[in-house]
Amino acid sequence: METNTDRSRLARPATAVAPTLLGGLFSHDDGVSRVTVRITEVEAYLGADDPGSHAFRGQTPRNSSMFGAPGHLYVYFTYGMHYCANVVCGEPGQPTGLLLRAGEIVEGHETARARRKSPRLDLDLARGPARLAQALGLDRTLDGADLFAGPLSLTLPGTPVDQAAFSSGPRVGVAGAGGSTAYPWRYWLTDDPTVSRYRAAKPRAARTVNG
DNA sequence: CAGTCGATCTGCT
DNA sequence: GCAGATCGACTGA
Repeated sequence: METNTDRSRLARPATAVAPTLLGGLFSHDDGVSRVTVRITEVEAYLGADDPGSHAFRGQTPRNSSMFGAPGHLYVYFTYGMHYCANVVCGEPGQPTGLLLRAGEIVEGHETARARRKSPRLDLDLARGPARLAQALGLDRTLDGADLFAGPLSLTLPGTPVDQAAFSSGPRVGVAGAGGSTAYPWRYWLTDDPTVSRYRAAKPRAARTVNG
């Protein structure tokens, strides 16, 4: 008997789960205060066939939670200073998940503002995957944490958003083939102001080494 | 507003 | 060594 239907809904490839996550609520209670976002933008990553996925080249200590049971969090550290969080999907062993790219803060504005450096607008508090993770206070200590117990909680909408209410397109910041239109695996609530601005993945400019 | 660049962890070559 | 699922500060119009 499945006592948690939301968890079982996640036991599918991330591309199938993505639209059902939009409009859902994700909370982190650190023991002092709770911050909740309404999810407005996600990005799907699949395993073996997805060159844009961290799991494409197999399991490593960093990405191992992606290979675990659905309904858990995968948090990674990147670019030397940012955390990003994924909802692990698929059956155990299938490294598929959804990167939380943007959301609207609906609870804990003051805590979220305090965690973020200098947000000019509340709309920017969780606009972008690293911003969202920072506003929610997510870091590697929460990697692998259950989304349906403990400090985290995930609530999917009772009925998924209407098909006319969301859009999909190429992923952001994924270089090479993984970012092409062959993988239109970014999903967002159409016209939502908290959705992150699209920026095409661009190879970093070659830096002059010695002037 | 568009372009550029630093921060400095992680995994693969 | 190097590039990366990024952000924010800074530059020059």
